[in-house]
Amino acid sequence: MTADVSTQTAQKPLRADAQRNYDNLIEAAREAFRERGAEASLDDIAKRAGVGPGTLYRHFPTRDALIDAMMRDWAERIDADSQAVVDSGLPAREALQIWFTRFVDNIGLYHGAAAKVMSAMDDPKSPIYRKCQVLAAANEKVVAKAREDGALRDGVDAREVMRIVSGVSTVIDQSGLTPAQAEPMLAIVLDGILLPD
Amino acid sequence: MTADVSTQTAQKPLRADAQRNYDNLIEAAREAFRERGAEASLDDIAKRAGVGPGTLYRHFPTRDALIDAMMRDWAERIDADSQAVVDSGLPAREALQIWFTRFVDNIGLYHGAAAKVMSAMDDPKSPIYRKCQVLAAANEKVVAKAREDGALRDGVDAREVMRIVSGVSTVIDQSGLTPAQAEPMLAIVLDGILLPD
DNA sequence: GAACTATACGGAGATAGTCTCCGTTTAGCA
DNA sequence: TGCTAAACGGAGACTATCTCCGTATAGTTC
Repeated sequence: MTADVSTQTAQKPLRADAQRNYDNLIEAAREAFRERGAEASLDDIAKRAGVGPGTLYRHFPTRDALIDAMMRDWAERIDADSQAVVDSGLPAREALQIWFTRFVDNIGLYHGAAAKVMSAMDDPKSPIYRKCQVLAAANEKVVAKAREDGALRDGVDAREVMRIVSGVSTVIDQSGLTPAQAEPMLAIVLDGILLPD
Repeated sequence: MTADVSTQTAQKPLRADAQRNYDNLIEAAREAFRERGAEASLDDIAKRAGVGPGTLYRHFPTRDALIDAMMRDWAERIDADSQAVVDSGLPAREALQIWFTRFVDNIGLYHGAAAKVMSAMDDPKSPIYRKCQVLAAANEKVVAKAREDGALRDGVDAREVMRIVSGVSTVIDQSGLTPAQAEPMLAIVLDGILLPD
């Protein structure tokens, strides 16, 4: 009766052992990435999951494919967060402020993820590209709302807003700062896109 | 009579062959990083320079040490650029705009450098840390000038400005955009730190 | 210009990570 | 119980990092 969210999505169903290994691999990857960052050894992840490297590479041909799978629920959370903000009816500044903060929090969940997301942003070949599109759509939604409210400066483009907030996320991630320390930078972005007064 | 800028700085002088190899290594590194980005193989750089890997590692114990040496003139250029902007007597917005653009250009000279600079920013152990301090000082100078001109919003901190512009640089570098494409993001930063009107 | 020595060289090889190939195992089915 | 498509796993090829130490030589001294 409980929904098995962490399970591989639809497609042709996997054999029971394959599904088990798939799930174990993702779990092991979560651990490894949390401990060691995005450069964690893939063979080591296989070992943690109790499978051979061959099995890992069959399921996930590249590091990015694994990261992509690991972030399956991530995209859903992003989407939910953006919707919540839009539905909140808060004034533009507060709404955007919350959205940006959530953006940085979410993207900072996995060390090194911010950089991955950024390079995937303009690269349709990357497995993470889809996730970026979800992120872009969510961001677009929130920005559009602010625009409807007449709160945005002329010429502010949602795509650029997304880029710069990703940049802030990367700074946080790479300099080893806490997500809370993004606040002053996000304040600059807010002032930069909102109309004065 | 010509100043040998590219030569190792003072310290105990190197033996002639050592100095030659040192210079060749840096030149080879420039080429390799330009072609292959910051992940270029170090052994390959040694090969290009016509020396063994041992020689490379004796001169530059880590990848960062090599990058640091490669960027020797970089810090000087940064400093010169900031001084030129301060001396130009341009209004704050134009001055900052030029400075930010130069910042992104300079930091984008070597693929992958933006990320390196960012992780070194808060890490005194990194060889690149000093360069970051030069960069920070240069930035501080330009921002301080704008503040004297009464052009800045309250609470704008030079350190945060530097961080966010580094973030923009990283976006450009990692997404494979051209430095010119930083302009919309820099516009946001400008509006975010300057007083309205 | 020969001899000496501190300085520097270079490359073989230890270590470690990525990724593949293919012989072996097993889940699911009849 | 037997069959077969699906999946496993680990040996090993490949590549990159980094070290160790026997060899070579720049610079000096007489």
